[in-house]
Amino acid sequence: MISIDDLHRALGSFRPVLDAQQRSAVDAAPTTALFIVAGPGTGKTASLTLRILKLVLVDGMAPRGILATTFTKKAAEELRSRVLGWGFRIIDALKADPAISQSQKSFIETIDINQVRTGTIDALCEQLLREFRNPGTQSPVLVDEFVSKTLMLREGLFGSRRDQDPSLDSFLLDLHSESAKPYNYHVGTKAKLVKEIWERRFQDQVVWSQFPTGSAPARQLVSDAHQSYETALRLAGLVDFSLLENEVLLRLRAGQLKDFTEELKVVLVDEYQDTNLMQEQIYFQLAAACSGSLAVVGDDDQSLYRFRGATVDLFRDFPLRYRNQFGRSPSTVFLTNNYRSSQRIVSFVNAYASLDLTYQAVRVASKPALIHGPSATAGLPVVGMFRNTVKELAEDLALLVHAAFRGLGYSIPGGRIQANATGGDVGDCALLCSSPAEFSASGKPRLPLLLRQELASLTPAIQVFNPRGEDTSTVDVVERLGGLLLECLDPNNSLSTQTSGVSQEAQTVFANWRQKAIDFASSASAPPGLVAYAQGWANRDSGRVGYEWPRITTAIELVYGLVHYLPELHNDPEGQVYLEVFMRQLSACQQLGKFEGRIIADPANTGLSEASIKELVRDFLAPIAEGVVDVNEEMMETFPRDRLSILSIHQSKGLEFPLTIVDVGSDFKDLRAPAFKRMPTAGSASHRMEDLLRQHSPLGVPARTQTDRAFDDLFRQFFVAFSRPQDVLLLVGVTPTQPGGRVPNVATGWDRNGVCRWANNLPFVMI
DNA sequence: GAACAGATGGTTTTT
DNA sequence: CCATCTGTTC
Repeated sequence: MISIDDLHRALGSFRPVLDAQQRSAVDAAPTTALFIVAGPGTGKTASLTLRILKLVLVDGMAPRGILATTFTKKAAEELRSRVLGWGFRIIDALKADPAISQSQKSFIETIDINQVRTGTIDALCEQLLREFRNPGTQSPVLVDEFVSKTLMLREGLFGSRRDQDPSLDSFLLDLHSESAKPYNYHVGTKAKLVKEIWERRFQDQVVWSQFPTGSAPARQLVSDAHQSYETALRLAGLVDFSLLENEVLLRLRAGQLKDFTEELKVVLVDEYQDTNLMQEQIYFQLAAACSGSLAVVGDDDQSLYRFRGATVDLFRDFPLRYRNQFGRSPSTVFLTNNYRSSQRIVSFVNAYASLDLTYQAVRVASKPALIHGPSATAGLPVVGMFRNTVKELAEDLALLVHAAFRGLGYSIPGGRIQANATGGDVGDCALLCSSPAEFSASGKPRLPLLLRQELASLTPAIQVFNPRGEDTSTVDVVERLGGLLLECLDPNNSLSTQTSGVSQEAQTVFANWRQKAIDFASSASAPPGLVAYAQGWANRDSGRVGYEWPRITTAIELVYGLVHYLPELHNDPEGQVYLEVFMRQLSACQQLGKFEGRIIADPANTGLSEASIKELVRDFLAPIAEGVVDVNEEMMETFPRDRLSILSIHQSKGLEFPLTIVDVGSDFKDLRAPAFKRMPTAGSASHRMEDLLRQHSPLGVPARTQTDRAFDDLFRQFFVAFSRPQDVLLLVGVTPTQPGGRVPNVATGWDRNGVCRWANNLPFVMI
């Protein structure tokens, strides 16, 4: 083992050493419980990483006794690569350090940093059930979101035609919208709501027997729907996220994961502000196995996942809750030195956090403000760009980005926005929005689309990177592959139009796909052999005398057969992402259907043959056409350097960009714009859901009103957005929603009492 | 400037 | 379904 000073010296060999606050988190004794409240840019991951390495190198803890979890896959990857990256560099530095003795060096030689367990809590639970399963049992398969949604619809709602029950209908409608407005309320919405109640049952650890069903027929139906859904999952050997975590919690409580817990020495949890009660209980169980060695890191101001059951109170009240469980208090460490942003941005962010008086009550008690780092520059002023229409906004924004990254810079009062001469590119710029979707629900173009078009029209053109916002179904390769699949499976277009449960929207997309595929196959650049291959499939004709077309083939064979003619699907990184969309949905279809992705060609039983095709149309292709299947971001390379990234504020959590553009209101041209996104008049579905279920949970009824919680959530969202930039923060929107404008908006300085605090005291310069 | 008719736009985030 | 906006008419 080495000394703590050796460790910090080794870190100093390749990056700045940690500050005093960070060191107090890192250096604490291994069994100390820690409550680390870390504002944005304060080196949260750095401290966590070095603490892990300290436990291994200084305290001699076995790497596999260390468990570090985070909330998102992205953060988990980030933590893992940091632990490995720093670990190897520190080990190298120590080996080269003459002050380290030979016996210490041979100790270091034995360390395998790779054995530290890192990952999301769901990944950990899945791993635990697989690695430590009871002899003779199968570990359950975690279902994909689409599969669980479809099962809730089919088993939960269509089963016993619960979807048609008027009492269930009105019960769910009350949850769906504030004054029971039926807008956008259909059977899919009902399934979603019933599933949300199901998830909250576990997340909030609801005592279901206390949920009053007897006198309330609608509640009984919800309960029945859950039962049918659960049965369907169990029969197929599947679990969803809630069942998975719950199963692990039950096994921990029953002492059935001893093989794992006996090895466990310390638990570290990142993003703890997004934890729910079930997860807290898992962590407490794990910590109990290692004498309470639990360190949690988070920031109450950055809790964004209430809709997924996150309860920020668990973080805020952690010292108390830990004490009640373990009989001692954790040490609280505040990380307040921001190493990300310029001085002006840090003061803007501080001012924003304290803008609304009522918000202060939900923050961690006596939380200090952020302090800019010792080498932070004053920086450029925060900038606001507001235009009369979204179109004008997109034009001017495109010109700004173009001037900053492809021209001579863009002048603003008090400075100039100019790409960093040493390797800056458009990838240093991101547009953060509440949603990156290119079209509104009613099909109107939104800022992400208009900006993409404006940037493309400039010279040289600038591309955007918006994998979540673009419509998957209109991507060239998706159209070709989708169309070819349809033409091969159902050449006469007779089955796909008759398949029940396929929306009109999907039918339109199908027609378009087919046309694109035909055009492609008949074009001069069509790959040789494609037409013959497709016709062989269409006619179910092997093309060889004496060889019959097999009675059973699989959709996978067909997809791979076609991919051969569309090489971009496996050669090109972006193509691979779209091929994965098809493969993932095909596997969902296999889990859901009777035919499990098989294609029957039986002349004696055309009914069966047709049914096998219809299943593929409904569960494999229609969801892709409807845009229900999202691309998998894990497959994406990191943000391309030469494109402007467009992402949701949620996705931006934990990231930083030299130039950050925050869309504070490109959708809000008048008072009809949705209030829940700018100035809530009531709670939304997740707040109503909390009130419905938490009264039967150990959490109890939330202390604040639904409307207050809706405001709190919005302030947190913009707090996250405003704290992403390193050098320049640019707020954009349409004129009516600028500070003091006609459309009130918490992102432009209104507090929840309807007073715009920025109206006469603009904290940014207008351009 | 009031009164009326017709148009408009409407839940986001994800393991 | 319904609140709000826009345009027209007096």
